[in-house]
Amino acid sequence: MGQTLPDAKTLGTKTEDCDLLETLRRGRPAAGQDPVKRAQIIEGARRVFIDKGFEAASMNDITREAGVSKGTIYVYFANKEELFEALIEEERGTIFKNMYDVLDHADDLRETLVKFGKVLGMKITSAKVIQAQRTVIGASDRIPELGARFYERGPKRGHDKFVTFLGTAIERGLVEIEDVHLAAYQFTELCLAGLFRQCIFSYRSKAPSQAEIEHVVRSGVNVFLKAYGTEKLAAEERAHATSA
Amino acid sequence: MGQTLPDAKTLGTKTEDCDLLETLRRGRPAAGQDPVKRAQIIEGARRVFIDKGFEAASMNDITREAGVSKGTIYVYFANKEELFEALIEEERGTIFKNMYDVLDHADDLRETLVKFGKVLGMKITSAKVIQAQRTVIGASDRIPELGARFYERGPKRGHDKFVTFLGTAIERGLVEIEDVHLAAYQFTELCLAGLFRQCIFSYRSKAPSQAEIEHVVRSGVNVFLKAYGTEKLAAEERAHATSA
Amino acid sequence: MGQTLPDAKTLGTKTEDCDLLETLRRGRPAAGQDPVKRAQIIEGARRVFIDKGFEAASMNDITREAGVSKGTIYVYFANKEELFEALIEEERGTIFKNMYDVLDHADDLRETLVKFGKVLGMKITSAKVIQAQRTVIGASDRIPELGARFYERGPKRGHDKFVTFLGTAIERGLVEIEDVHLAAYQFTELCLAGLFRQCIFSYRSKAPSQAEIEHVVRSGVNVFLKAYGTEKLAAEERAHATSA
Amino acid sequence: MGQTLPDAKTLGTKTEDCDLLETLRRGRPAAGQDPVKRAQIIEGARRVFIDKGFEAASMNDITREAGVSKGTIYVYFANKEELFEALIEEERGTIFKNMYDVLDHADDLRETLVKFGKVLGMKITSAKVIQAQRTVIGASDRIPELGARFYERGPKRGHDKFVTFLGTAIERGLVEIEDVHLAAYQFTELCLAGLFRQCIFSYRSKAPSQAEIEHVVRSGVNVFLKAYGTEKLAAEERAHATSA
DNA sequence: GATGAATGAGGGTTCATTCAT
DNA sequence: TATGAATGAACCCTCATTCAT
Repeated sequence: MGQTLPDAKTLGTKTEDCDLLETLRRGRPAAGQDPVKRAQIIEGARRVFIDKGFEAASMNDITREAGVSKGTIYVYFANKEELFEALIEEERGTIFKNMYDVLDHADDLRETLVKFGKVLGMKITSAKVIQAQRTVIGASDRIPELGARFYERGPKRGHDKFVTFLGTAIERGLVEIEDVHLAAYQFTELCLAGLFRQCIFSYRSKAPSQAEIEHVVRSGVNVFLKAYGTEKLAAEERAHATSA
Repeated sequence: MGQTLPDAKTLGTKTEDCDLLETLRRGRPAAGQDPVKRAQIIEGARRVFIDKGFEAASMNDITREAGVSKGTIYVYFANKEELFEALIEEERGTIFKNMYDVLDHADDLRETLVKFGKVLGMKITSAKVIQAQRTVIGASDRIPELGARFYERGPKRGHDKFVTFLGTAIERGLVEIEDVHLAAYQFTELCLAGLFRQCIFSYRSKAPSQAEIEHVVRSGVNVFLKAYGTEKLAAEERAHATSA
Repeated sequence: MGQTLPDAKTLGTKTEDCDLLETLRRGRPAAGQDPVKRAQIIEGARRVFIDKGFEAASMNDITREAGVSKGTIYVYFANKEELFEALIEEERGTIFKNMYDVLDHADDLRETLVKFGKVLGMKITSAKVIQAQRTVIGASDRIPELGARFYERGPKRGHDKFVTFLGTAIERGLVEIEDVHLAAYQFTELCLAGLFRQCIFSYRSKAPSQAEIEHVVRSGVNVFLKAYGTEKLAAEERAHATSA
Repeated sequence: MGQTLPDAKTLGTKTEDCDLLETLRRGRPAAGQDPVKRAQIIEGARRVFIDKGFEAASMNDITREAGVSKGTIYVYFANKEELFEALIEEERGTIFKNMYDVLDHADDLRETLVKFGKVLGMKITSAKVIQAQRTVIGASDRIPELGARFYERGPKRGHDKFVTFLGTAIERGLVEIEDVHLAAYQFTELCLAGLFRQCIFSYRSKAPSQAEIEHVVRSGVNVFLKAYGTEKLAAEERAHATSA
């Protein structure tokens, strides 16, 4: 693309001025290489893209929001689309960060599932995340890899972690599952039952309340464990209930 | 121009159908009243909007695709948004038409659920419908009522029909459900477990196979009935299995 | 121009229907020849053009206002511009009609001048007429003949009549004028002093009141007669004042 | 493109003028701040607007005539209307600049009035100014404030100056006037008697000759002074005539 | 002869991208 | 390197004019 690479000649002639800047910035990064500036741009892009969607967002808005010049953006990102993709990549990281921590400290299965389901439900249906997903989905027709990559590195990874978690539960004899992947999907869907679709289609204009999510999740965990829980799990739960 | 006008010769050979068409097109239709032209425009709009999304679609594209002039479109639809909404309304009608018929002829509960789940799964994950949903979702940021209306008149109505169906199953003593609405959502999600999200994010580039859907649906029905099925249902199924 | 001439063949085949129409309209006028329809179109055009100006007026508006079809208008007038010109021609006739009658029944010179000045002032500064003049002036750059013809057949003719009137006053020895044409112009301007310009530039948003016009006219007549009135006139006026 | 940028070579040879230009263009001007470019746009707009009127002028025409891109115009002016208003403001300034200077160096009343009348007549009936006035008048239907502002800051200010001038003449006992404002209007009209209307309606295709204007003005001054001049003025003029 | 649905060039305006400074 | 003024293609929409009915 039309990126302007560092002009060697120009740099060469300004050695005396360069030193000062070099000193200040401990080595000036090559064009499009400064991670601080990059982050700054992405941050501006986030505010604008998430707020307005891909098409309605203007590069001028992003310029203003990011506090950098138009030209600079085009040094770091070849065009609007690439900037958007970079943002989505970042966004994905933020959304799914720490989402699965609760699975690491598992003891009581039912309560772990509930905790996990609640985190999942809160995250996925939060206004911010719904909007991001809408933006990605809306762009997925024109840039299918974008949605694919988002899914793969986001929901897919979480899914895999949850599959692993279910594996240990199976090993512990608490659940009996033939198709673990399918069961993992089923659990996820049960935790979002009715909510995700309503949010994404903006049938709901606000995110569901914590109470509502808890209600859905508890019911979902019930269904899941009635379907997949073993007698051993039931026994343990009876024991636990008695001792309490 | 590329207009597809009723072929006079063909019409002449089908005298029995002619009456209907004559009624529709008796003389020249009033401005914005010709259903043939309207359909033609909607069809062009479908191709462009579904392919590119609301914002990226241009009225010029639609003009070209529909084979009518710009001005004509604006006689039939006040502006781009109204054309889009009309299209979405049509799409919704097409998508959800007949989708719930299987619930009317219910006898064996499990098989009815499987049949329904399969229809649901096939429809919702079909390439065409996924694309339409993406378009609606993508536009939902700028036109929230659009997504809301789509959901309300589409998935919502289906959901209500299914709730009614579950009601009769409860009356027949085959299932025992506290929160019928939630259970209905759960069933729907179970039938699409893993599939819908993968399709909508274009992680899958093609619709799932019939076999895959059947697998998911059968498992979903199992989970659902293990959670909500009564002893009476189990007895009936045992009896049925023996007699077979 | 694309005018559709009467189609002989078609007419020939409908002789039986034609008779009825023929009877009703006592001979159907040739295309573009029916003066009633022409007047109807002009009337519609007047309402729209005067209200919105040339450019902002749409042929659809005129169609609606006139109660005739688009095609018909184009049979009577080759295009928007010609229709506009025809309208202006008509308008001119209406505006200046009867404006000079007061000059025919002259006895007392001063009072005749006042009467005439008042009629002139009222007409020329009336909202309707100001708007018409604005429209003509605005179009005069693009269609200079339009303004020229308007002036020639309107103000110019009035001017000539007034020149004749002044001629008789001269003959009667009441005024003494070297350049009668110039004096006529001067009188006209005096009667509109300050008013016309303010109206035409919409510095005044409403037409001046009758009182204001009378004030201006009386002062104007004073100036005019001080400049051009003879001793004889003064004597007559003194006599008249005494007898009253 | 056809942009007329300051010619670097030429600038280099004129070191004494350079300072001014440097001040104007020191470094690259901010968006919409370059007075050279602004002037360039206004100049293009002048040609197109004055030639075609507000409505008929297209931004494309102006773009072409000004030699700048469409986008640039919209950096300097928010929309067509603002550009037009800016142009009219400029025109007004140019037209009325220095028009009333002659009133400041008044000695002989009659000759001052004649001089002033001539300047007035020449200006107001010049082809350029007539066209500008036509443009303003034509637009006054749709943008009444435009015409109002033009009148207020142009003719109105001149009128006020002339009223002041008449005031001193009254103080000097040379004229006796009841309604000074009205008298001022009368004088202006007398100086343009017959000319303004004929020009503005393009009944005259060319501006009146200097001789014609002088004739009209001298007659107008005569009428004015016969109506308002005092015995003192007459005496002074007799004295002056004798001494000459 | 009359109709008005259809046409499509052209309207004003926006904005992703470039490139001189 | 960074800047942001300038570009011009493309946007949605209007409307004078045509021509099949």
